[in-house]
Amino acid sequence: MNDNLKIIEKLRSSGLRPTKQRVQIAKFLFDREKTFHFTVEHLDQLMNSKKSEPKISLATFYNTVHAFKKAGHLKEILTNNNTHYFDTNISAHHHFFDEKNNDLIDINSKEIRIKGVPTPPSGKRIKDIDVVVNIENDY
Amino acid sequence: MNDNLKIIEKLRSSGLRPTKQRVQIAKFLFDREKTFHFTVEHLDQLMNSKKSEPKISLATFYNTVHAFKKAGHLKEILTNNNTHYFDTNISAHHHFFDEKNNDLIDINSKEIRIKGVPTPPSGKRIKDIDVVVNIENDY
DNA sequence: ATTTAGTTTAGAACGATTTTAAGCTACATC
DNA sequence: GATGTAGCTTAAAATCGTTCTAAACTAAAT
Repeated sequence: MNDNLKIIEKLRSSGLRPTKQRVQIAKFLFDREKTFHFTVEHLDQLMNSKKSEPKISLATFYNTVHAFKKAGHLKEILTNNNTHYFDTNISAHHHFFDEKNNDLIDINSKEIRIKGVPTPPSGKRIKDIDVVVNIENDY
Repeated sequence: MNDNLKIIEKLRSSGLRPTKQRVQIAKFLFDREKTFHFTVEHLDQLMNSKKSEPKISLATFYNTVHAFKKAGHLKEILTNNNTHYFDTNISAHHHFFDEKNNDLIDINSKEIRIKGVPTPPSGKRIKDIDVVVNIENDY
């Protein structure tokens, strides 16, 4: 359970009490090779389908995902449908979005360069830049 | 009422019957100098506060805004909050978004250039690209 | 004038998210 | 270890924005 210790430390160092639910969710989200795109509902279904453990309530998934986002462990992704996606890849990067299939694909940060962003209004500074490349079927 | 004729023609040529409600909404949206950023709720409040005319129902605002978007007279803007914004500026352009004040500012299309967008997955092509420059207080 | 397909409407329904309030738990303090 | 407390989790209710429903209305074709 060395893994657990790492995760507990990760949570604690971002001011989050390492509760049973948070540790479970964090392990599920962050113990993987590839980045993971998900919605809260999706996460709930995936984690609650294994009937071994007692269920985590939907409200807790909402709370936890938002807490993780606030702590910088998750990124929220903009898309032009009603769905809120989250991304375990928190490095600056962008996405292809296929609206027809609700499919998100990472674009490596280094590949895209944005030039000519005007200076923001006075008193403001740029926090970050979201780029969504909408794709459609090439018929 | 020359204005009305223009608007009626605009509607008709995009396959939309020029009903009383649509003409009123189109005049409100498109008869202005500057581009206009709004949500459906916002539009409803603005237009229904003038008590002169009989009220247009909220469902009609939803129907009409979506019909206008489909016809290419409005653009939908992505932002990282829960709100769906529409924009009367349909030319390719991007936005500053100030999350704290829910404030959107147009960025001229010509200013921003995006380089290094990878080729989309096979069978897909790029439809358009959305760029949101999130800004925050510079303290 | 008649017909019909498209539109508007109020209200109901819906789905995603948040709130509520009660019970539980991590953990600091004795 | 026992106790207190602030923070967390929970199921259920509430809320919010949006869509659906089905009945009444209207633009426009015949």
